[in-house]
Amino acid sequence: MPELPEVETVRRGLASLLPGRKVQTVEVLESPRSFPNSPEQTDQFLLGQTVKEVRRRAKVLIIDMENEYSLVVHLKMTGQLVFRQTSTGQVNLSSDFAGGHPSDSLVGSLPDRSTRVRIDFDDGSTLFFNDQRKFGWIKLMPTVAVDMIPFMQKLGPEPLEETTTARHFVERVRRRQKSMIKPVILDQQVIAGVGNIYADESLWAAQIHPETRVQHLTDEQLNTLFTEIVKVLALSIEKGGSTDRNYVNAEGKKGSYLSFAKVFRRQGKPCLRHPEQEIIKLKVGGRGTHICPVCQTAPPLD
DNA sequence: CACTTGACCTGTCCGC
DNA sequence: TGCGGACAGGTCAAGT
Repeated sequence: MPELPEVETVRRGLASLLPGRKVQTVEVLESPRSFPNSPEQTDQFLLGQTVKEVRRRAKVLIIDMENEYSLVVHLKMTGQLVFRQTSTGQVNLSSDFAGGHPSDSLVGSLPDRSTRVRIDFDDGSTLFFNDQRKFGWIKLMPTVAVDMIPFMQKLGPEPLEETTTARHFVERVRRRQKSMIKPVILDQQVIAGVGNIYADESLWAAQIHPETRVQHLTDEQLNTLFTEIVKVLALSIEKGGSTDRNYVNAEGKKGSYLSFAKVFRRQGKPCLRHPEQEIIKLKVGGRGTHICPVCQTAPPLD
């Protein structure tokens, strides 16, 4: 579920909540899928340790501990990391209402039936890992090992890093001349952090049909696409990410980006550039895809 | 190597 | 109301 803006929003929340807290107990309710480490490893390298820092790379969260071990977290489609001040997981009503309407919250009392891991701190607070579909995971490993994970090494550049330029993006996209552009920008080895929502949004903004083969796109079009990817991701972080069904931030609250989306989940609604034209939904590379057929004209067949 | 497809899970929604 | 099938924001392992 969560793409870069959602993971970054969770990271910011956890970064303000976790550092300095000491792990007291860890309970794994879905083993080994959700947390493959053995109880012995957990006891030896996690219990009693204090959180130092919360980082992100692509859609991966990294919780560094003072002992140079880290918890690496991938939320995949439906994962949630929700922090509660009390170990009973009761919603704190005053703080929960502070950010807006009560329905901003999607999770009630924790743990619930999709809780896979709980980490209790010695001050009585708890971090819950909830994941309906069990695709997500948390792995404990030495901090130095995180960057050595094969998929971490293969990740493309961070789109929001100042040092990442359109040239880097174009150079990587051009390795995939025969592919359709949408699956290419979803590939984490090309550019890190783009998922289905922001792929559709940025392709609409750049006025590129998602089935266009890379070889038919000009460098100028790819430059524009990179610019739009950056703008869309940055705007979504500002809005706290997108909540479709499952996504919540570290406080269990929804993001509001979807109400600003131009095409995603807007099939049947007017295109904001061509109000006479409805947004349509198609399938591209097996993924649901939303376009304006006027802005994003059909590409050559090959 | 480039590219596509199916598999991993559970829950929900939609049509019959 | 019940039931089967399609679908869901992400990767991976296999296949061609």
